Amino acid sequence: MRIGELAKQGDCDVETLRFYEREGLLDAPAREANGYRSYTEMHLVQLKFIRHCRSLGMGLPEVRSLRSFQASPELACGEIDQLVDGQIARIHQQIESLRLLEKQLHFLRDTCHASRKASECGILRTLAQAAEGEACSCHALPVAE
Amino acid sequence: MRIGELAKQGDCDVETLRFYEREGLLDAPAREANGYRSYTEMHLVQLKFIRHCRSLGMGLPEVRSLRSFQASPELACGEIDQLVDGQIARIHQQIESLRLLEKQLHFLRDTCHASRKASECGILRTLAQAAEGEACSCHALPVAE
DNA sequence: TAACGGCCTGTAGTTACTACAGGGTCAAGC
DNA sequence: GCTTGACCCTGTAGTAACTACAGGCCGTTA
Repeated sequence: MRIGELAKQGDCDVETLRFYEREGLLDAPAREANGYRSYTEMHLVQLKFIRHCRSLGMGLPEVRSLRSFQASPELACGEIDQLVDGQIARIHQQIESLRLLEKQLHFLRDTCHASRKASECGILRTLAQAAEGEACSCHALPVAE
Repeated sequence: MRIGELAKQGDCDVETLRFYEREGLLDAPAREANGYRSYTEMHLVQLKFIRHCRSLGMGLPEVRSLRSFQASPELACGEIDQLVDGQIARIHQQIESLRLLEKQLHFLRDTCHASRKASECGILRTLAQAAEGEACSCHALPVAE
């Protein structure tokens, strides 16, 4: 099958496929006489594997690792475990800092309404005060739930 | 003060300051006779404002907006409100998808231990099965809490 | 005079793609 | 025979927000 067909079946962009090939994630396919790439079912399986890993938030280096582990699965189980654990830890960390961020923004947002009567936006004032060196109230929020 | 001093007081990198200047976030300072940048206290306040906004997860375009709103605060309150609301919505969305991701990865991780006796890593097998076209169990998780 | 730290400009690298520019290939329609 | 259109090719530049040089100037100290 040609690249357009693989892109359709793998639900991704043609340019992305060429990118994966350049990055060594997708095996380089045979070429037709005219130079067009000629893919097999194996490439579709590879592609789906890559896209599935990506949809789980793994980066390309992680996907590369997993693909190389596939060559010798019985050896790699510990490393695979570790890789997934690392992902989980990273994402958990991201969630925590985003939750804090959300709380800080809510606080900032509330300062607007709190000082509306002053006909001056409390958000800007809070941000500007922080810049002036005063302790900002949004970042002084307790981290714990 | 020179760029190194501003960087120290603003707790960021010298290169970042030059970058902010290029991007029009930080006003271009006067120059000494030898071409060195010469900053004032105003620049430090500007920089702290920028860094504070950045630490709240705002992008440079948002910071640019806020800085321009500072020129006419009484006019801009509604827009500032909207900007912060947009940030909150975006971050909330991010948190939700990361929480789902975390759950999927936990599930994947558990498949490893579930099939350890088979001396074949369940993670790899689950990922590979998904690539083969089988319904993957990790993505079939219920989205709701 | 040489070494050192700081400063300058300008460019390239990071992630995972995306979006062209400029050109070749092939089948269908006039 | 010619054109149109969809598809393919390579190679390069863009995205966000910096970071990291290369190559060179300025000013002080040993």
